[in-house]
Amino acid sequence: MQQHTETEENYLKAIYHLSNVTISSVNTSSIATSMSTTSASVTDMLKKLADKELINYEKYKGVKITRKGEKVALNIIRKHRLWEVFLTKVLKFEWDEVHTMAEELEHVSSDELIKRLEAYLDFPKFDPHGDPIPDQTGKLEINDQMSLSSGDAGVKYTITGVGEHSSAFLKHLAKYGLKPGITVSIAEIMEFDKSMLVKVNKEKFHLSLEVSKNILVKKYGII
Amino acid sequence: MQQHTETEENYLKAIYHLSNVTISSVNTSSIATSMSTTSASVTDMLKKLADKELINYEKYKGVKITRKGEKVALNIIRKHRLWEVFLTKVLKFEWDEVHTMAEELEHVSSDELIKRLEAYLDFPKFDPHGDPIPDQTGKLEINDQMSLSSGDAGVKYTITGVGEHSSAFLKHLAKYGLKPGITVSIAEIMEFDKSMLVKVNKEKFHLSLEVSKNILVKKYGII
DNA sequence: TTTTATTTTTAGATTTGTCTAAAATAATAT
DNA sequence: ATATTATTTTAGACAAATCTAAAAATAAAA
Repeated sequence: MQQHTETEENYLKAIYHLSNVTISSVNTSSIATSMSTTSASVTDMLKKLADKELINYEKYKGVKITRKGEKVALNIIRKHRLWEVFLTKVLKFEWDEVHTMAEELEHVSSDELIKRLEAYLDFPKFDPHGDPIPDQTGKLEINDQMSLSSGDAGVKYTITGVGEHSSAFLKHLAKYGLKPGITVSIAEIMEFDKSMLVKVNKEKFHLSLEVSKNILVKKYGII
Repeated sequence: MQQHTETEENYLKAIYHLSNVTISSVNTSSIATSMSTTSASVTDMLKKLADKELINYEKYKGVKITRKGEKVALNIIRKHRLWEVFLTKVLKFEWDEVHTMAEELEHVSSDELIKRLEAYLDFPKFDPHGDPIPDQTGKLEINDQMSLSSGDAGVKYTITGVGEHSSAFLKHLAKYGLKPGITVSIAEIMEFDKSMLVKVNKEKFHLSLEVSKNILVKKYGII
C-alpha cells in the first residue's frame, strides 16, 4: 500500500504544505529551504516523484502535486496530527514539545494502527496546534478562523490555532500561557506599529504584530 | 545519545538474541539467516559495529556483543516490548498481531517518550508474549518458567510465555485460545512421541512435542 | 533587447546498505 | 596429513539520497 520511502513522504508533505501557501506551482528553491537541503538534491527527488506520478513536474517550471500525491501527503499529515493528540492528551506532553516525536511516528506504516489510535482518542478533529486532522479518505474540516491581528479592541477571542509552527514561536507563546483553548481580549491596539495589549486571566501583556499575526482565533463564544 | 542507524540497531538486536541461544560467540551465517540477508552484508556491518565498539569482532572467529552494545540492544528491546503492551492493552490488538508494528515503533528515538509510555502503562514487567521488559538501565526481571513439555500429567499450569515468536506459531496457538495467562492441565502424555493431551476450559486438545516445547509455563497458583 | 543576475539542472562524487562471484580461511573426512 | 567441504571475507558493483561545482535556462535590469 505505502510503497514510498520516508524521504519521499517528507518531500510530499513539504510540497503539499507549500502548495497551500503558494498561488501557482511550487519552485525548487522553496522546497530546498523547507527541507534544509540543496536545490540539486530537490531536482533529483522531483524526477523520482514525477516518475511515480505523485507530482507534475516540468523542468524549470516548478511542481504541482497530483491528486495521488495529495492523498499520500494527507495520510502522513493525518498520522502526524493524531500522534500529536496522543502525545499531549494521553502522555501529557506540552503542545510545543510534540512536533519532533510526531515527525518520527508519522512514518510508522500501519493504517490499522492509526485507525485504532483515532478511535481510542475519540476521533479528534484538530491537533494541539489547532490544525485539522484529515480522515481516512483525506477529507479535513476547515476551521474558519481569523488572525488575532485583525481583531478589534475591546473584543474577546478564543485561540484556535497558530499560523507558524516553529519551536521558537511555540515556546514564546507557551511562556505567556497562550495556546488553543485560551481566551484573550484585546485591551488596546497601538496605532503606530499595530502591536496590541491583550488580557489573559487578569494578566496583561504586549504582543508585536509579528506575533499577533500568527495567532489564530475565533470570536469568543462562537465555536 | 542514540547515534546509531535503524539497521545497526536491528543487527545489534539480532546479535543480542543469538548470544542468548549460543554458548560461545555468534557466527556470521546465523546473523545472516536471522536478518534474511547475505554473509557478505553481515561481514560489512560487523566491521562497522566493531569500529563503534558495540561488538568484539575477530575475522573468521565470530562475534561477541560488548557491554556497550548490549545496552543499546536492551534499549531497543525495551521499546519494542513496551509498544507491544501498548498495542494490546490500549489499542486492543491481539498478541499475535503486534510484532511487526512494534518493529517500526521501537526505532522512534525519544527516551522521554518511552519513559512516559511506560508510566502510562503502569510499569509492566512483561510483554504480551511473556518476555521481560528491561528497565531504563537495562535490567530485566527473569521469569523462572519451564517448558510445558517437561510438565507432568495431572498437573495444572499457567502459560507465562513462548519459546518461539514466529507469526505462524503464534497464530497456531491463538487458534486454540492459548496465550499467556491461560491455565492448562495436562490430561495425558503419550509415551511414543511425547505429544500431550491438554485441557483448557473443559476443551481438550492434542499438542505435539514441537508445540509443547515452545509453550512456557509455571505451576498453577505459583506466580 | 542585450546584458546581468538568479534559479535550476546536470555532472560527477560520496555514504550507507546491499548484492554476486571469487578468494581466503577454517573445519571435516578420508 | 592431506584433500574435500563449508564458512567467511574481499572485490567490485549497484541503488538511494545526498553533496559541490559547473553548465544551462529563465527572469530581471540596463
